[in-house]
Amino acid sequence: MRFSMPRKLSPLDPQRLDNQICFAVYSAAHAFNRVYKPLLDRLGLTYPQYLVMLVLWERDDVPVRDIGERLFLDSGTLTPLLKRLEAAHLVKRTRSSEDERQVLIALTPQGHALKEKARAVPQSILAASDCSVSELVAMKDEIVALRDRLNAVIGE
Amino acid sequence: MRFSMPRKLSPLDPQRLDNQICFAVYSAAHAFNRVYKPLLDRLGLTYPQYLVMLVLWERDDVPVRDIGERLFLDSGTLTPLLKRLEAAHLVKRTRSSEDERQVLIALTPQGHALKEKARAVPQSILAASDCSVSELVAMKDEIVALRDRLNAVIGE
DNA sequence: TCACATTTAATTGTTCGCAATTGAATGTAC
DNA sequence: GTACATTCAATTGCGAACAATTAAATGTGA
Repeated sequence: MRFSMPRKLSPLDPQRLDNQICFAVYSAAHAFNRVYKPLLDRLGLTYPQYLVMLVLWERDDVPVRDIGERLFLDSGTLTPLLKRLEAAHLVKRTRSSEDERQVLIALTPQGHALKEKARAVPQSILAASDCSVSELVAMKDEIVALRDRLNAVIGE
Repeated sequence: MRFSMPRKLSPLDPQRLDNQICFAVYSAAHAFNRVYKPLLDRLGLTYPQYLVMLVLWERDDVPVRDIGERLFLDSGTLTPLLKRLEAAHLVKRTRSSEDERQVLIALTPQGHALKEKARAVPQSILAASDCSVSELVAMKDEIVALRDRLNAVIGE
């Protein structure tokens, strides 16, 4: 009987941290968050709040549910976050008259105005990425495709 | 004087949510987390706890600081997490006798044993990714390179 | 109409993640 | 060898993230 190699030493060990794409994604997400932090501090936003604002700058007066579907977040996350945005006078929460179950989220004038102040953010991120736009777009598309395959599995 | 196109309609608008690689990474990280959840529930671990166990399965009896450097996490995150792993009898926390500032984290026999039970996890993730190993490795390397460039900017 | 299911947000409780601070141990300069 | 700075983990406080539950509004079927 032969001894097997200790798996720990194999560079291809699927249990090694550095071989896991999930950790690459996880740690990259945190790295992005740290780069965004000082930029968003000036706007008075956290990163998840910035994502909500991006959604609303495209179209506002939408129910909480629409924002959640766009960002893959549920009401347990969004309700308190939106209340903080309301406290910051960036959005207004109004219960829909047509369907009293829905709460519609609309931008305030300050909320709209913040879009202009936020325009410099994406280019700062691009600079920090130290990478061509075409490379970033290609990576983004690959990551989105992977995300969508993962989400498809969850729905089973 | 001409009117400019409303930026909102441009598919290349850098302020559009779907054009941002950071959101791709952010949402992919959450998708991974949701795929991992049922697998790790059986092991009694959360995803960040699983990452700590991966580090310790490679080498244990290491200070908290080493785990933090490996995972890009600080003591504010790790201290309570490690206390929960200790409460689950997976690790033991001991203050170093050579340097009383350090707390060394060692696996218990149950902590070591869990590695075998966790061996099926990476292949389940691979299956959910619905992607060839070589493609995943290529993506992982790109994402790690991006993460490291972002982290380099933070240190400035 | 009336029972029942579905939809929608809000709520509660647990766990991350990080900034900022604290306190103890260690290292360094003079 | 005594000030001073540095290192390390722990702590506090706040904002996500999500599971599970609740409550109200709406939809559906008999």
